[in-house]
Amino acid sequence: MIQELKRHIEEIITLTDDEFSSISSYFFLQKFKKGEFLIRQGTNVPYTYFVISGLLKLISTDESGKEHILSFAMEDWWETDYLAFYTKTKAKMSLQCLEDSDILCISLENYHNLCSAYPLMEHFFLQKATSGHIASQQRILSLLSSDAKERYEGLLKRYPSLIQRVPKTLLAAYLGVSRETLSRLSS
Amino acid sequence: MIQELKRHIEEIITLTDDEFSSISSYFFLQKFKKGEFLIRQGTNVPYTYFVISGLLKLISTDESGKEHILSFAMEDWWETDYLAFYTKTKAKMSLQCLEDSDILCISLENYHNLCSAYPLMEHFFLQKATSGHIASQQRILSLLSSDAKERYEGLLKRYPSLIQRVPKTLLAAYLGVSRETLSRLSS
DNA sequence: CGCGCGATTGAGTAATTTCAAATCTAGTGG
DNA sequence: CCACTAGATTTGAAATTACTCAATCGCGCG
Repeated sequence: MIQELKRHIEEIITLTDDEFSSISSYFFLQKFKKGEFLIRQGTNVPYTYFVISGLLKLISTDESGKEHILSFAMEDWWETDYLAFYTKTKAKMSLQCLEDSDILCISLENYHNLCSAYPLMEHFFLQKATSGHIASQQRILSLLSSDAKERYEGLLKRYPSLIQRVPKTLLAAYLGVSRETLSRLSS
Repeated sequence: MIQELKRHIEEIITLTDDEFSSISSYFFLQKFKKGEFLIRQGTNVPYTYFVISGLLKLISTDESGKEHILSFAMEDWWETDYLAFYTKTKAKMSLQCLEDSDILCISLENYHNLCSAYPLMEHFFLQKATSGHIASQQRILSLLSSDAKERYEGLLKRYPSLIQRVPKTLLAAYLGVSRETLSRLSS
């Protein structure tokens, strides 16, 4: 199980078995059932999560009760409400399981300690943060420049498995259109 | 001039004068006039830029010739087409001066060397990448959940100086609405 | 004064939303 | 095997919103 993390980290840096076994001790494993919340809007965010298996959605619910999806976190994704996590403030987002999921959790203290103890891990997280930033920028660009149909096609191209795994209502909430509009744009 | 960089870095980490003077040698200063391009869509992106003074826009021009603004880079901002920069591919965006600007430039090689030589700088860049990622996520959320008026008010609140410095046409291109719509929503 | 740029306004058109109803599908229990 | 139900998807129609295109306005500067 924890080997998923090793494989993931070693896509970027190389570690000895001893190093990895020490690194893995900064995390703990937790299993969540479909529908369970890892983070609830308005509460503290003690952990950053790494998805070993399963699927999560990071959402924000607005005043009118409408749910907006910031991201789908699939296998090998890191996710949390980063702002709340790093600043120890209350979550502005919720993180919820769309499938039964195996999740590794790391606290902010352990994250800092891990980075201090293993500069390579700091390097690893820098790469992750950078690629996350790039991905977000691409998403902003697609929201600014593409219509819903193009965004939908782009999403299916990037994550073809998603359409099997989540209802279209959620894809609509990710794309920023109503589910009715999404339904109509196949034509 | 270079002292702006020192002040900026020392908001996050502390450096001796010797360290900083060595670090600063990884950068070089360049002055750009209003209207000049630091990056042109379709070309290589040899540098990441740090804005000492002035104002830049990071834009993507679509097939129909419409310009979308990914960000305004003001004093103390790091900006480049990160994807093209890190992967040594051709820029999908342009970076252009909206005012005469003083800019520090660092190449990818120097960036890597700097991080290797000074782990503290890697830590610094991790913080920057993280906060950039958080900011992008906030922007995505506002595109998904707020209408143009709310986004406009939010932008003015976060960057009150912008309205003095750039024409509203550009604010519209940042918010993702036509300039006519932006003009009408004061009512 | 008149030019040029940016901002505003008007009118018609296109796209999206909302609300409601109908349809479809997978899973359950009889 | 079939009927039933809950959730998901689709469709319809009216209302809203934003867009485009064109014309006008306002202002600073030569």
